Amino acid sequence: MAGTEQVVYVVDDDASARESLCWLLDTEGIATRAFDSADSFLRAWSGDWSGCIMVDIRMPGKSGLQLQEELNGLQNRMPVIVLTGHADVPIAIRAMKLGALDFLEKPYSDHELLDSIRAALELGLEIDRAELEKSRYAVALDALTEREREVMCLVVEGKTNKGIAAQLGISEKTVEVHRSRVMEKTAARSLSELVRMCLILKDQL
Amino acid sequence: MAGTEQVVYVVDDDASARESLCWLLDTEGIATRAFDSADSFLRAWSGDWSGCIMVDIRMPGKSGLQLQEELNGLQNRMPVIVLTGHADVPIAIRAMKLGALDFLEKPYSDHELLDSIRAALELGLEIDRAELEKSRYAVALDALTEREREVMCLVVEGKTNKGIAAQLGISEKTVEVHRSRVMEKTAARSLSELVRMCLILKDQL
DNA sequence: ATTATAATTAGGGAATTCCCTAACGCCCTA
DNA sequence: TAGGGCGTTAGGGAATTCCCTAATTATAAT
Repeated sequence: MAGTEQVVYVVDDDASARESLCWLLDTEGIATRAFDSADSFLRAWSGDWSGCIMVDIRMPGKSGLQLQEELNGLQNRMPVIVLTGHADVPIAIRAMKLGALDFLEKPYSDHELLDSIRAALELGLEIDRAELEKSRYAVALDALTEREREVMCLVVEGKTNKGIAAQLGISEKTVEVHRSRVMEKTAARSLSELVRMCLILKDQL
Repeated sequence: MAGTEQVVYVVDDDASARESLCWLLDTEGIATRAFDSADSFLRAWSGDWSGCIMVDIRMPGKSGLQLQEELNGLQNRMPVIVLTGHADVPIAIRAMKLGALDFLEKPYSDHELLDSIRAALELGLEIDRAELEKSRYAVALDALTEREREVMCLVVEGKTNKGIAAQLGISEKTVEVHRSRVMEKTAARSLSELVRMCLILKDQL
């Protein structure tokens, strides 16, 4: 996860391609980890990895595109760069529509490869930062009881304590208690911070 | 802008291709407007158009990719679908990186074309909705004086009136006045709505 | 059965916000 | 020179929020 070292994950069935790529990245001081198939990568894959993924399209077993599809279903956050020797337009388009950050045809120059990887790692950092913030908030929200969450939502919608009490059929005093618990548990130091928190997590609330 | 009818803008130098495409869309009840070059489209282009853009890559004068680049610089909000007869992978990748929603090679089936266009129009609607909201907020914020905007930002940061007064070196009463003017001018019915407004516009504040 | 957690209500007081009216000085424009 | 918009300050009162303590009930866990 964020804070962990970034790694370039290389998925390619061609050993020489893997090795030359890893060697290039090593000399640039970039950590690498290589896999000879989509499945071996998926078995090792963990949601808290940080970095980017370089994947070849043509591989025995699962193709690079299939790997992309599976990763998309796994909430993978690492940018994917697709590498290929023989590509046609439909495959390239599919790879891009599956969210590939870049698509490089062999032979590619070290320069464009490194440019692409650096961009991917930088993007990965940003994603990690956003994800870290999100998970912090999610943990905080997880500690809330149902009632507290309910009250929080109404507070964030701009309702007043009195209004919330009326809507929930409970006393205003009770609302006050829940509200203060919400602020305490979420560590939000102001209402605006709470609103921000809820907006960021609104899709998974 | 939003509320206006959606139109599919067809940019292609080939008259027969334009006509067949427009005819197909007409029979589907989709409004079209055709241009024979990127330049003629750009001259007519207006920021408040709604719909999507179908653009051929190979054209005399500006290419489809150049058109995409210019549109990106113009804050174009309409999704772009690229059509082409003879594409190679690098061009396809460039088009996708320039933000094309889809990339279709001729000959394409009416079915995939219509699917793509319907997706583009739907996406366009969502973008329009978001843009409408944004512009409403922007207008409201534009009506604020400097001081009011200043106070608003501090309010949104969660500062209390007393804190704001201290920070700005003015009286708490004055802060109250600015604050209420902010709520009045922005038509925000609650603090949380104001926070939401500022978050949506934070990049252009 | 005892403990723990959650939800509820209550009282009181300090701090804050909200809304009203009222006023003064400044700058710019008609 | 007479407005009009802007920033400023002020007083007062109602409403609200915030923070403290305290107690009751229900449900779940040990």
